Amino acid sequence: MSESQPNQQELNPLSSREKILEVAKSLFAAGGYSGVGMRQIATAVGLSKSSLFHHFPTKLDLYGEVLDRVIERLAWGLCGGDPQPEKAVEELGHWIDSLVGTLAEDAPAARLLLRTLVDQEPFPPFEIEPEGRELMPFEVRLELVIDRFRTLLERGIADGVFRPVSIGDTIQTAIGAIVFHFASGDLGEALIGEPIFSGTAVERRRREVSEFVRRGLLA
Amino acid sequence: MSESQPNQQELNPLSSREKILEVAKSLFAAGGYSGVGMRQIATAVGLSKSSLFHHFPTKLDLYGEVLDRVIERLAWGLCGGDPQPEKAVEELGHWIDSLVGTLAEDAPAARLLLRTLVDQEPFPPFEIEPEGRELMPFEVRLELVIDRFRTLLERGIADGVFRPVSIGDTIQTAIGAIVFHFASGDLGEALIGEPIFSGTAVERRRREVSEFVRRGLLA
DNA sequence: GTCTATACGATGATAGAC
DNA sequence: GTCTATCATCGTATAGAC
Repeated sequence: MSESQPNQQELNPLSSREKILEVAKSLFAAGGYSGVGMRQIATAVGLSKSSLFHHFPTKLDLYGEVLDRVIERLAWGLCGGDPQPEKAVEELGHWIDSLVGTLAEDAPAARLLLRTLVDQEPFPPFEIEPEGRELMPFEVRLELVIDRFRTLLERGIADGVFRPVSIGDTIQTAIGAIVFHFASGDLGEALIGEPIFSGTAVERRRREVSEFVRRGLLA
Repeated sequence: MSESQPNQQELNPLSSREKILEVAKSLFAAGGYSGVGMRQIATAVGLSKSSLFHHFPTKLDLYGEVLDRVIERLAWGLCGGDPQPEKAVEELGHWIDSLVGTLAEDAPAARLLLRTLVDQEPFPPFEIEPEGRELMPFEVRLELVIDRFRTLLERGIADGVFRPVSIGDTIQTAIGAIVFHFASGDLGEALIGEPIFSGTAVERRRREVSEFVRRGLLA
């Protein structure tokens, strides 16, 4: 209250910072880190290049924050509640619903996430021995999410409701099965015959991938 | 025979062209199209930048040929034989084995393929209405592969051995489940505890993903 | 906070010698 | 086929006026 502009966000519907982050997210999702220039982002958001550098000192800072917000939102949906000791098969259902829902609400998210997991650039992801290097915030969040999913699988297997699958391979399979679709853009649209982010397509996707993973995992 | 150098390839173990394509494949797989420069490729292959442009007039030509070779190899393994009217569940097994085998033999392939399906750059993939634009060779091959897989699913459903799944969604699920793992690099290694391209990891992957997809699909 | 102007390396690409 | 030299453009980033 003692500051001059404590609640500026409430006046401006979208601050410059927010606008930049939103535009940069879409562009980075489409073109990747090296495929998008600061000039391009500035033009798209209606600012000069230098104004961009005023809000984010380097391109890496901007990209990192874009990424962090996306991962944070995903992690919040997936790990928000306590790990209830309910039946593993139900918790699996909630997991998939949450992941599909979050990815469907934010179109660039899946592409950004897939890039983060696959690309060597700009952050070589998940060094086995991260000695020396400090983990990025989004890497910590990702590890948390993955650990929680691993626990879910282990518990399900121990309880006998899931097959004795390879945990690591199953996590990989699930990530690919769920995330790729929402990152596939025009290919996905060509395959399912309608925009992948339309209401009917999202609802069908949720049903299809839930049932597929459930059957693939059940004992 | 009347030409001066008809079989030059047999003398040189690897022609400059081949060396360039091999090096460019690895670099593009790691950094994407815009993440890798012609100078970088030239240095890595031991040539000058201009010599690169002698073999490939533009960067897009080089990238296109790299991509084409990868997709061709995948398509050859998947569609090489005739579509035998054997039982759909067996054909599905052969499909997955072939895809896993080919991706495992050529480490950069999965990353390149995933980029092709996801990236908007440099080729906006699979326009719904490709009017005006001519399809790239690799796009034609990809369509062929996908059509063949679609037919396999349709036949299996008609015969009652597969559940009545959504064809498009299931293709998406299968692509993601199979391809992502071999494109995940250090993340995958961290998850499964050994290099993803090691013999034991590949064999386990083949078993795991085969069983997962089979169970997900069976009636 | 936003702008113009600037710096400077790297980019894709070309011309021409050997 | 390979090279050096050169080009215009774009890349990220900075300085300073308003």
